[in-house]
Amino acid sequence: MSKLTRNTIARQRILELISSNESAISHATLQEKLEGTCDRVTTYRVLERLVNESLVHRIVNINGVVNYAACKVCEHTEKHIHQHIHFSCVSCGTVQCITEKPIAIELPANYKATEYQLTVAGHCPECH
Amino acid sequence: MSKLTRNTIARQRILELISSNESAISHATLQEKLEGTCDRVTTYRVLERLVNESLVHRIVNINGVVNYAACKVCEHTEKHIHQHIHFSCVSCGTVQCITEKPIAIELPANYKATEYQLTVAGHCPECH
DNA sequence: TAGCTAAATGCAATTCTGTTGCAAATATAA
DNA sequence: TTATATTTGCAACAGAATTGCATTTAGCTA
Repeated sequence: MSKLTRNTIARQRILELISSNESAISHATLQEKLEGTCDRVTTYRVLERLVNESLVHRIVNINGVVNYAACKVCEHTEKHIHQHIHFSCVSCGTVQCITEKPIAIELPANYKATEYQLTVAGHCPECH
Repeated sequence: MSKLTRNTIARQRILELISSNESAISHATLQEKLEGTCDRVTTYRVLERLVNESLVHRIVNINGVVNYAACKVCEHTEKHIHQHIHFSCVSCGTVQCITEKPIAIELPANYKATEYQLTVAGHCPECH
């Protein structure tokens, strides 16, 4: 495991908020929930650290907005690749992991994958 | 087929540029190629129309940047769903369709898909 | 083909997302 | 407790995208 960065108050609160949230959360929403206890820029920087430490992963939403979710299913031992699908609800805006097991993707010769963003958009059960 | 919108000069040039481009193209690159013949805002609005008319599809790049590509393989009879994978090269920045045939994705009960963004990022053959 | 009108455009201003540089504050190891 | 490298806040900036409004124009109709 890469050395953990400092366990600051901002880091604690942000990780807490992401972990306790059902679905993935955007920087903007996070910032609201922090209620002024932390600067916008700090939030960005903490998120960057958490992603580097593999405690949180980035999900690029169907609109291009980045969302963050806690890594529940992953070992935090090293940089890992997320190869499961996220569902992005166009109605309520939530983003959720819908599969735990990776799906099979065959790339043509000489293509080398380092990151996956597999997002399905539509209506979630709440918004059917 | 939904009624086509007006065949303006801007629309012609933008569709022409997208169609003749090998890989998907961003608004910014498009704007450069238009060489001042068309306002930035107009380009956004034309792109929106072309997407609604199913002549062009939106691909959200791994960085959150939106790219546009012509729909070569699709029938333009109605709103359709793109379910193939795009490859986003982290080195040269190109975005390409890498599979024509849809991949199998099973959604849990009560999830209704309307759009897919299946992007794999990494290094393309040119940049291996 | 001329006139009409809804659609499309250009411009200015604004919003939103994300980044950078730098001085001040602070977590943590010694 | 002290030293110091890390983290934070602030201000400024950059880029993507949207909105409102006055002007222009595609293409239908007489």
